[in-house]
Amino acid sequence: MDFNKKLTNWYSNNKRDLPWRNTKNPYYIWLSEIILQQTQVKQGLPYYEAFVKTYPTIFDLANATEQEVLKLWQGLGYYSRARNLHTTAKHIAFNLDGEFPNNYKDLLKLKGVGDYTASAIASIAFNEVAAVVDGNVYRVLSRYFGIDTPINSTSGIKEFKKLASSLIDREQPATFNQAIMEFGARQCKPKNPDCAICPLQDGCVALQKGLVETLPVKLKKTKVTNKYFNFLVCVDQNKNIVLEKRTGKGIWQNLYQFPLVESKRSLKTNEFHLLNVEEELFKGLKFDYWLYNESDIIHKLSHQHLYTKFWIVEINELPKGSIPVKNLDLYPTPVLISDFINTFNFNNI
DNA sequence: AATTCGGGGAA
DNA sequence: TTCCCAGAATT
Repeated sequence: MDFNKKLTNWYSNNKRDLPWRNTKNPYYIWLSEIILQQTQVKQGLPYYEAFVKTYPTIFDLANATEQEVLKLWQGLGYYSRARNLHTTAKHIAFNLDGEFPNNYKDLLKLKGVGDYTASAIASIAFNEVAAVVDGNVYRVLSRYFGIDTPINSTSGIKEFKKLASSLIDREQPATFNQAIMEFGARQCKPKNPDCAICPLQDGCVALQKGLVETLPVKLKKTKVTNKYFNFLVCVDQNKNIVLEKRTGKGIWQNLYQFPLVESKRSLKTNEFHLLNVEEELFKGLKFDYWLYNESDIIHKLSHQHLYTKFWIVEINELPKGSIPVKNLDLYPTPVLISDFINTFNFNNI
């Protein structure tokens, strides 16, 4: 039995029953693929269910506001995916008359859709022979064929795409693509794969040469920078609170947070004045403040470690941009902020 | 070609 | 801890 036959046979016996596998609707396929970018099935599944329920058609998604879409996306991370999702939904609904692009070339033009996602939608929804190369495919192919070209190098990306394209079953591209990804996720796992029960052990170069643990090869890791965040939780006696929208570049674009002042180091309880907010933000208004957490709350992102303090500022007259505390749940916020909101007892104010 | 986008799962 | 996840866009 050859590679394809063993792979698809394994798939038919081991595939998970996932909701996006029970449809050919390109809208649902697209939605699932965007959600699953750099995201494990277990984490993305509840979000997929919520989006399908809230936005049954692409027109429902197109007619939503970005704030609503981001709110439903809250907690999933990589928020440009949600912004691009909404942009593309509007484009398809209003410019393309709701007609979903039905081939790799046109799918690739959509915002938020790159080589992997265009291939996935084209093959799964439209049966086009387009090979997917995701993290799972890199791992399976690098091990089985014993390829040590770094998977995140330009040459590696081309080499694996070419290899996958030469292997894909031209009769069943949808099944082959999903099979090799599922195989990588469940059998040919990153750590401690059970090669003893692997149906592909016969031809696996990495297994013969003892390279299973060293493949695939990936170029270096990114450096992490530390940042020191001071959030100003400004509330008045009527339970109104100041919320601001993050604009510009960087993390959490278009999400909401409490007014933020960065410092060059972690501040102590008696160093509030170093934030220089008396004159700028509060313009001489009278206020009291206290520190919610003496030890930093450390929020870890891929490239940043955020050492965070929440300063509770009780003030009579709020600066611009205040909302009732009870309306906080209407606004999309980073996990760092939503965790605070869910923990802090505003009744103490 | 390298960096920048989150957050959580799994060992 | 560390690595990884059904990657894409930007620099």
